[in-house]
Amino acid sequence: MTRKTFEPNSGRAAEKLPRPTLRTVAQEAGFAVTTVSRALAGDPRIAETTRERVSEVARRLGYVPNRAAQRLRTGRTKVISLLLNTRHEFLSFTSEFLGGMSEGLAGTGYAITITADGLADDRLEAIRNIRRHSLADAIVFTRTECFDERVRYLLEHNFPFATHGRTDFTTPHPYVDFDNEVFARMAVERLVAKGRKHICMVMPNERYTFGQHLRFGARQAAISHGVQLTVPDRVDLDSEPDEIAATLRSLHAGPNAPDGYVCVGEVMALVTLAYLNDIGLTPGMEIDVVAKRASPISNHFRPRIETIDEDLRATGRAMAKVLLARIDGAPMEDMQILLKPEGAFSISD
Amino acid sequence: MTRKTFEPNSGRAAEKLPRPTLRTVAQEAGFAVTTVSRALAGDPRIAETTRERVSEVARRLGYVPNRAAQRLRTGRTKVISLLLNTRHEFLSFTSEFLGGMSEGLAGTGYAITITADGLADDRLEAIRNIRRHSLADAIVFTRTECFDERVRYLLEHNFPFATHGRTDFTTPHPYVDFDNEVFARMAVERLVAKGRKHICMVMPNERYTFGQHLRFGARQAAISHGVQLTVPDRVDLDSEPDEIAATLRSLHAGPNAPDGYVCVGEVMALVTLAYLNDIGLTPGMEIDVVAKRASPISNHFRPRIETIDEDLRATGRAMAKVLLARIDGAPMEDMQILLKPEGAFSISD
DNA sequence: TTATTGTGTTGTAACGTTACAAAAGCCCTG
DNA sequence: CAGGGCTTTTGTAACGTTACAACACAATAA
Repeated sequence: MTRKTFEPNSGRAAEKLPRPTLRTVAQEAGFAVTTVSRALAGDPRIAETTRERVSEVARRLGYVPNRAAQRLRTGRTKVISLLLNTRHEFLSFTSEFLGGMSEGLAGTGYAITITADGLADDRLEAIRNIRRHSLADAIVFTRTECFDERVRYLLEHNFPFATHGRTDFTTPHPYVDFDNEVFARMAVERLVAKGRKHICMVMPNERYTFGQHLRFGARQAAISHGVQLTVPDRVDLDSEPDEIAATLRSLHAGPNAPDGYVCVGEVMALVTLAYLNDIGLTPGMEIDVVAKRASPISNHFRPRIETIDEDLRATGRAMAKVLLARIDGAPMEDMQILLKPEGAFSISD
Repeated sequence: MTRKTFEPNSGRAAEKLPRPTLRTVAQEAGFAVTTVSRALAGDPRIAETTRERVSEVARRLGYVPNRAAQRLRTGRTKVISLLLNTRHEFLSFTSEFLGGMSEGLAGTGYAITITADGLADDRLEAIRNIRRHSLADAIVFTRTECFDERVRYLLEHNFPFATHGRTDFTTPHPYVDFDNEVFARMAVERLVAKGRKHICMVMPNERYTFGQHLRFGARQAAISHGVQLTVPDRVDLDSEPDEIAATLRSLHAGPNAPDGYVCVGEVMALVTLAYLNDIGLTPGMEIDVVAKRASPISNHFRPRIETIDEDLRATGRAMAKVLLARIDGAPMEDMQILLKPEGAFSISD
């Protein structure tokens, strides 16, 4: 490899090669612009021979449709907007979920744009902006609440969307969710199987629907197995790790300390492990920990803990599917996906 | 809170309220369309009184410019495309970097689209596609290599871009980078200060420019302090955690084992800690570990380790600045930013 | 033969914006 | 008061696509 110097073209803008348009192709192929447009769009009114001829010419000239023109004419953006809270997110969440959505949208011509929320006070602001400026054909967001105002707004305005997580609205809407109720039940049962009597579930407060599901599942399992369940309610999705640690500390100060912990995310698992380490308790010894695993990194938490998988990449793929279905006007049952935890995962190593 | 049912509008597409256009505003304000366009764009040729009048009417009617039309007419997309490797990325990288870029682009009207690469064999494929379809005004990517083919391609085609990390090309180009050479030097010196004699730096192989910088800085510090330095060369950015662990294991099998570890990322820190735990070594006792910290979660790694900060959010903000400068045709010195590690961070708790 | 249907294809008119050349005023100077 | 220079405004023509109505032309039916 040798060093090499480039001569950037004069002018600062991107090089504008005069790209072929529909007109160019039409002239070259000897058809009208409309015909070419239809031929390339697969319109059934166009004769097969014509379509072949047109496609051949288009390919030869390197024709690429102009997205801006299509967008102006049709009103469709071919963009899906993902509202992301980049400030407090599960460790691998953004990366995995985004990767899954990309996979799911590959080949459809849809692009994903990121809209960082969580900064503005008004949670609807970002969504209103997208609608006002027609920035996307559909919206996705996470951290769904039971009576989420964003869902309300989007339903009212009939704007396509899908949520990560369910709501309690009676009007159905597209979503992809993980069955956190089952997860919580499984997690508690694992701890019970290890003989634990007092289980603490470290999880976000019940504002979020999935928080409700977690509580319900855990409570159910705790009751049916006759064990105690403690759920600190001061922990939130936006809690800094230090706050979570502080909550755990205050909890443990009481007379009967928990001997089993369920962690519903990687951050919470790490924080819990750090806390337990700090007070001299070791998972597998005096206590046990079961955590949700969302990426391979959980395998390297020490001391080792048991995990139950949530496949965020699959969630992203499902989300893409749901969104495309919504845009195409598919029936509701194709747009509501509930992913189940696949089962236990003991550490391989 | 009570349950509520919504009546979605008939039809499945988003509600299309007939939005005011420039013509509407022009008629209402009593000016020509061109005048209105210029007034709203802040063109100096328009009289101040006219501008006020037009703005008032536009606001009253709720005028919003049509992005697709602007894009078609001007050729500018108002989109910046971020190439992301979603499969193997540092723990907090995606989230933090993306958040920073969002902050930096807030209010500029620019949107960020995500293009997941790392799946295709052809690393240029994604970039070519963006150029071909005019999907963005500028491109950003990470994992920059010394003679990165993407940089070569974009320079040759004079397409605006900025890299996370530098290259060795003699032709200058916009970038934002962290001074990994200084980081490595600092990290080694911290270990030396603790009396460590044989330092192992767990880092990606030297294909990446920042890998070179890390090696250089570490080697420099090791030589000047007369300590041994080992850098496993089988570890890559794409290595699964298990592979990294395997490399560490093979390294330690030799006669003189390292007594100090430098970890250049959160994943590597976690894996290293897990490995050390598994072989019964404790940081702070027989050995020491210094790691790069990219998010608050590093505070909760146990055993506690020393960290040196890389502010990925600031990196994202700087990236936004650089890209906007590039699009505006600013001079090169405004488009090359090297962020320095701020100094040591001892664990607060 | 003439009307009827159907199959392909065509021309024109938008979509909403900005670039460009031209013009309308206005003020000043000679 | 004609002419030149300035400021401000205007009309027209794109940008590249798709929707729509219309049109050929053949095949079929009356």
